[in-house]
Amino acid sequence: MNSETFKVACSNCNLREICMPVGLNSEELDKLEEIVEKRRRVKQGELLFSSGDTFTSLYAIRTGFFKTCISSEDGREQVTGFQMAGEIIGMDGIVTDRHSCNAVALEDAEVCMMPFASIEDLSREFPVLQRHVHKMMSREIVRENGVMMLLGNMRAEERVAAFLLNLVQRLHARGYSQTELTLRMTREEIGSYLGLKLETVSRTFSKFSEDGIIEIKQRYVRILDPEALKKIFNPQTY
Amino acid sequence: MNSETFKVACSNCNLREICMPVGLNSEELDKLEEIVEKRRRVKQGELLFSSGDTFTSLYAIRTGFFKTCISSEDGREQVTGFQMAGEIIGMDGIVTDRHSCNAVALEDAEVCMMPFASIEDLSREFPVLQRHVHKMMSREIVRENGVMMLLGNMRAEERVAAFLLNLVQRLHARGYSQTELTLRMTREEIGSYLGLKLETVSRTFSKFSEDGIIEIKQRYVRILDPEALKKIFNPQTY
DNA sequence: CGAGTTCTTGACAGTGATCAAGCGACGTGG
DNA sequence: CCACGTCGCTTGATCACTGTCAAGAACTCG
Repeated sequence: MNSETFKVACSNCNLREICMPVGLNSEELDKLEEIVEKRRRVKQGELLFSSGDTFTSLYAIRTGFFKTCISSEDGREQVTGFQMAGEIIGMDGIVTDRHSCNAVALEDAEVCMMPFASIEDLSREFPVLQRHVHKMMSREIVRENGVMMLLGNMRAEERVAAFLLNLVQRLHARGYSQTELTLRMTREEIGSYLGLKLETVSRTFSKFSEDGIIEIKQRYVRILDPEALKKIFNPQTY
Repeated sequence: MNSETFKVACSNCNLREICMPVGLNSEELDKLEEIVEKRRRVKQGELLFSSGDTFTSLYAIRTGFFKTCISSEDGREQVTGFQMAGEIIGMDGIVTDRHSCNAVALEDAEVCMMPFASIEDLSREFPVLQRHVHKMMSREIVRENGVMMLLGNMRAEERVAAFLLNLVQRLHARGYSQTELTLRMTREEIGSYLGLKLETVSRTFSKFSEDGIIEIKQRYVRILDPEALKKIFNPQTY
C-alpha cells in the first residue's frame, strides 16, 4: 500500500463549501472531524478502491482527480465518472457492502476517509448532515441520468461539447479559470466515459479547434467560444 | 387529478420482502405505516410526478408499471428506467427539492406515498430503516452504472438481450414466469432506454425470433433459449 | 536520450439511423 | 357487432456517423 495517513481538520479545509460540512455549525463541525478519521494519499495510477473490495468508507477528495470505472465480465471498461476536489466517492459500495467499481487516481491525490458507519451514526444525530448525505446520493443519481441522455441521444460533437462545458464549470466553481483547463485523463478515458472511441474524441477536438471554438494542445484546452460549445451541446435552443 | 387516495397497511402487503420494510420488527413496521400516509392511483398514461414538481415524497409502487424519463431542452427524450411493483421512485427529487424527471404510468398503477420528511425522521430513530434508505439510493446509482455500460459499450443485440434478461429476472423475483412476459412499453420506449431507434429494437426482436431465441408477438414475449440470450449479452464469457 | 505511451490523421467498413410503405391490433362509435 | 381510424409494429432500401485499422508524430518519463 503506497498511501500514507494524516490527521485532519474540516474546519479549516478550503473545500468546506463544496464538501460535507455544508451548513454545519461549529459543534457539528467538531463532530464531523471525528468521523473524518484520517487522510490517505493515492499516487497517480493507483487505486483508491476496486470492484469487490469491502465497503467501509466514503471518501472526500481533498486534492487530485479520479476516475471511476466498471468492467464487464468480458473485459470492456466503462468510465462512469470523473471526480475532483470536494467531491465524494464510494457510494456505489453501500448496497452490497462491496464496491462495484474501481476508483483510480488520475493524478496524485489526497482523500479524507469517512467510515460510513460513523456517517450514519452522526447523521442520526444531526438532521442537517442526514439531509446532506441524502442530497449527495440524489445528486449522483441525477448526474447519471444526464449521462444517460448524453449516451442515448447525443452525437459525438454534442457529447464532447457537454463534457468540456461540464468540466470547466466544475473547475470554475473551485476557483479555476472559466476558459482554460488541463485534462487529467487520456482521450481513451474521455471516449470511454462518452461512449466514443479515442479516435473520435481526438477528431472532434481537432474539428472544434479548426472551427475556432477551442484551442487544444495535448492535455491543455482553452475555450475560445463558449457560446458555440453551448450551441453544439443544445442545438434547438438557439 | 385522476387519482384517488387510500388507507394503508404495510404489515399485510405482499411486497414486504421487496419494498421498504425489510428487516423491520413489528414495532418498526407500525411506525412505517405511519409514514406511508396514503395511496394514490395513477391511470395508464398519467404522470405520477413531472420534472419541476416540488419534491415531497418517495413513492413505493404497489401495482402497475412506470417509466421515468428526462427531456433535453431541445425536446429529445431519454427513458432513464422502468419500475415495477415493490420498487421506489422519486429519489431524483431530493437534491434540489424538485423532481428532475417525469414518472409516467405505463399501466394503471397504485403507489404508496411516503413523505420524505417522515422517512428522514423515522430513519433517525431506526438505524435499520436508515440503512435501507441508503441502500435503495446506492442500488439506483449502481443500476445506472450498468446502464452506462450498456449505452457506452454494447451493440444493439447485446443491449436488447440485457434488457430482456433484466426484465424477466425482476419479474421472476416477484413470482412471475422466468420465460414469459408481457412488455408494458412500446418499442420506442425500449429504444429510448437502450439508446436505439424503435426500428432497431423491432429488427433485433425479429432476429432473435428467427434465431429461435425468443418467441415474440407484439407485447408478448417468450424466452425459448435463455442461455443464448446470456451468451449474446456477455459474449466473452462463453 | 530512448522506449513506451498518447495523440493525430487517413482510408475504409459496418452498425444502426433515416426514410418510406404497408400491415396488424386495438378501441371507439355508429 | 362491425367499420373505421389511430397507433404501434415490421420490413426494406439507403445513408451517415462512428468504428476499425494503420501509420506516423509528439510527448513523457525514467
